[in-house]
Amino acid sequence: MGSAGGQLVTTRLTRDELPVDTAALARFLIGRIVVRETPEGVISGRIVETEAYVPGDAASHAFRGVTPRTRPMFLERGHAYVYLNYGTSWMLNVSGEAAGIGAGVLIRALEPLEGIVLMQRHRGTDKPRDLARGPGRLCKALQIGPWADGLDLCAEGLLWLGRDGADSGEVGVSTRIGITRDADRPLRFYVRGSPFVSGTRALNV
DNA sequence: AGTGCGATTGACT
DNA sequence: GTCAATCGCACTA
Repeated sequence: MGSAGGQLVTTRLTRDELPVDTAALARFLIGRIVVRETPEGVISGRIVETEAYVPGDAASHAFRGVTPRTRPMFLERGHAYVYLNYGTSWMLNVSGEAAGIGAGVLIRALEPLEGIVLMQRHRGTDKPRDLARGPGRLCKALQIGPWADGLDLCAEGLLWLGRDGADSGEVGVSTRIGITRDADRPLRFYVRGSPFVSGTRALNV
């Protein structure tokens, strides 16, 4: 678990340790860390909620094949797919399969770790619980936008995935939020009991 | 070229 | 609890 002094060191995830399966990756990413390096300082948060959009999934943007928007979903696992939803909210996804297969993991919520003051500034709220609870909110808190689309999240840079030694806690599984097609599949993963998870009470049992 | 809609959010009753 | 905002994209023609 923690190193000497109780300070947990964050190390970057290598592509080799990412499961080559989008549902497994969504489960794997629970408890991992998103690190954002800004000119003003580092912002990071622990992933507490994900959703998998798997091959052959009618709810996935990649379902109808490669398009200009979904091209990053077809990159080798570990690349960012960032898109604008409802004209208002940016969404961060991690591609989940081998190159040429379209799939991704939506990062839905973070528990703030570092750079909380910066997150508060970006979000316009002080409430820790609301800083990164929701896929659009976490992108706003970390200033993730179209500049990050297609980025390799296993490489050194302004946005990457990491891990420390912390225990992720008990992981629950439910149906996905806000979709209409293939809505009954158990492809949402979350930390049970975490106040930083989005969704209704019933989904988070 | 035109149109309908969504992997959400924030404001409001 | 309800509901409108907002816009790039994918689909139809």
